[in-house]
Amino acid sequence: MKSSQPTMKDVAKEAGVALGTVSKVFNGIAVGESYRVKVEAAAQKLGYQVNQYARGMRASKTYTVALILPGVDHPFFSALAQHICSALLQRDYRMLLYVTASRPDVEQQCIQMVQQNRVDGIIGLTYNALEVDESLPFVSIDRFFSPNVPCVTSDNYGGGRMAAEKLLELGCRHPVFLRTGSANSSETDKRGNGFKALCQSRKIPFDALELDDGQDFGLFREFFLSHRTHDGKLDIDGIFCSTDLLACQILTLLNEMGVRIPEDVQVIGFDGIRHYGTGTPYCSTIIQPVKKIAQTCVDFLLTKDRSNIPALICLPVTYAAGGTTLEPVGGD
Amino acid sequence: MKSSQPTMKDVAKEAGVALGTVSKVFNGIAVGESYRVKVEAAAQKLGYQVNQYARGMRASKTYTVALILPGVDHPFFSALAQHICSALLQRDYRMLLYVTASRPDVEQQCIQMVQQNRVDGIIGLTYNALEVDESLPFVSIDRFFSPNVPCVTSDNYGGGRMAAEKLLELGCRHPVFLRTGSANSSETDKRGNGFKALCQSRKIPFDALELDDGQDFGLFREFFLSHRTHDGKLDIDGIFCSTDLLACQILTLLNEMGVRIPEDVQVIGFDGIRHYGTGTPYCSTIIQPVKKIAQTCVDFLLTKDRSNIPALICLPVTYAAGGTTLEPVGGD
DNA sequence: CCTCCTTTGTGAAACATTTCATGTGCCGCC
DNA sequence: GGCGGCACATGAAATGTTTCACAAAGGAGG
Repeated sequence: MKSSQPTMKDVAKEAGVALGTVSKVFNGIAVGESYRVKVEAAAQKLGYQVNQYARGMRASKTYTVALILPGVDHPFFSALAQHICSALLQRDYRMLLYVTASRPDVEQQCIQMVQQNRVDGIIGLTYNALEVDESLPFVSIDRFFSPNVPCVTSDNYGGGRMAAEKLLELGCRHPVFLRTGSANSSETDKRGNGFKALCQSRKIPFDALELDDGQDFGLFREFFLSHRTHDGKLDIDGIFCSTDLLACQILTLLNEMGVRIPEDVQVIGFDGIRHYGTGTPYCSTIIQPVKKIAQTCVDFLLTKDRSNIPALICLPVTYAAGGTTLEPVGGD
Repeated sequence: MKSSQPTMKDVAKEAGVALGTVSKVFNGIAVGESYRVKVEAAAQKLGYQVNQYARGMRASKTYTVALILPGVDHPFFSALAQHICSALLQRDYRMLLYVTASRPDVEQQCIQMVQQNRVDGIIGLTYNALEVDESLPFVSIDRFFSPNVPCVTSDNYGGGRMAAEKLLELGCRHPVFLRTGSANSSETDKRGNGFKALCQSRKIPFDALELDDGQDFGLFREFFLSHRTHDGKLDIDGIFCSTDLLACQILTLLNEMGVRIPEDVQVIGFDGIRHYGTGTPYCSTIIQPVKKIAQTCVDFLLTKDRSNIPALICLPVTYAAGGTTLEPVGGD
């Protein structure tokens, strides 16, 4: 009795057929009925499982895709990971997950490991520039690298416009844009651009405070303090935060300061994160189509013909009221 | 010019040495200084990357571990995934992630795919029984299969006791245990056992409502309604929920019913989930040592000597106040 | 009945690596 | 100087697939 897993050779011997015949059976290539039955019986008996690595080595194809994420503890990222995983499994691909913690060295290390593993492609949401082998299919999320690397993203610009439009529609006269995170000319920066553009086109004066990585969060508190009027209220009445997470933090801050939400100030975030379990939103928000993003990434990555893939795929966002805006009752 | 990636053969030719010599260099096997320099220079020049799959095929070792989870959208699961990923990367292993949605067929399919991929081991949090090849190193989380399969889990029994003890200590006289999820004789069921055991040993009468998968959540509402006294209050004053998620849902429910938390009823959950970003807990809870669990899984999975691994590894939990209990002010 | 064509099973080669038995060269010792 | 021994580079074999050129078999047509 052999201790290791059975191979095609074993199956061939057991079935009394040639190696190539066994291969054909497992690849769905036409083969005589009697042969197929014999092979299937033998495989069943031996408990044969095809060895994907050997198959991949021969075909220079591994049926494996690497997903590189800053982390998986953020609701948006985990939703992304889950949907991408499902989409890949459906197409009989496996997913290698790499978590980088946004550190450039880890990101680069991941790229290298990915190349060593000879994956069939990479889906990456990386914040830092990286040298990626142009020959390896790569789909980027939320970050534009070059025309050769398709970038899948939400309509961040449109979402920013939508947020501004919504705030104005709901009666705001002094809107503000708040942002944290690295200013790396990524797609997500367009959220602010869209917001500002709409305000400008409507000739509405707006304010903005954009913090980069490492800058003190306390600056937000100072910002609000500087906007207090003599009666203790704020002279701003609408806030658009670049992410739901930031919105959540800002809400806590405003709460501490005794500002009433949404009566005094209305807040809109971006992402579409919901409280786990209850399903209720953290706040009014612009929802990203996570599942659609995942599907799109997988589709483009596995497309055979990589010649006419658009460089930038922009998916539509939607607005959802979530208790931090003054929606008209019964409306919407 | 060859279009494909360079191989060891290319490096050997470029360096003017034999194939075996190149192999030795990349495996850290002693080799003449001059040879090593030549090989390294050639590899650098060609941009050679070792092909892990070919290496794995030869060695019957893939340096890949599969993680099977019901989902990655639950904070506990995603934390687990992230920590396991990091722990594996540190040891130069990669992680294949499979998401099963708790469906038995998907779980079984994953096991099969995992076997086809010839991974070096599996870490699984699966709710349904599965036929796992005994020869493949397998570490289970929260579910005991057999003495041959090490099961890593928190001290669920102790956590249940701790929750009961805490509620009683904080003045509760009529504690209740609530549970949802499948009753599959998994380790997590011990949370209720511990809770009940402590109440019994203290001779405190307690109540319990345990819902299995598929049962109507509305039963909880009925339960509370049946516990209303003539003055509209509840005759229960402490609740231990089997998970933070359930606690969250129960809190919403009690809120709707006009019950004040924690004045009227104190609530303790289980898991240690926090609001993303703000870091504040959802509720008072028994915290599972997620990182420790992840580390332990990886350690046991990669241990060479699999002969004396304990069948059950039980890690200590801690209690954290989170606003849904009446902690003495300034205390703790 | 023979030939030719078609259909289909066969097994060797190739994929990129590791390992191992072999061979080469160098040094020291008698 | 010759010989034994040691260190170390060498390249063939092996790992489990897929593919492809080839051969064998079977059927049809003359």
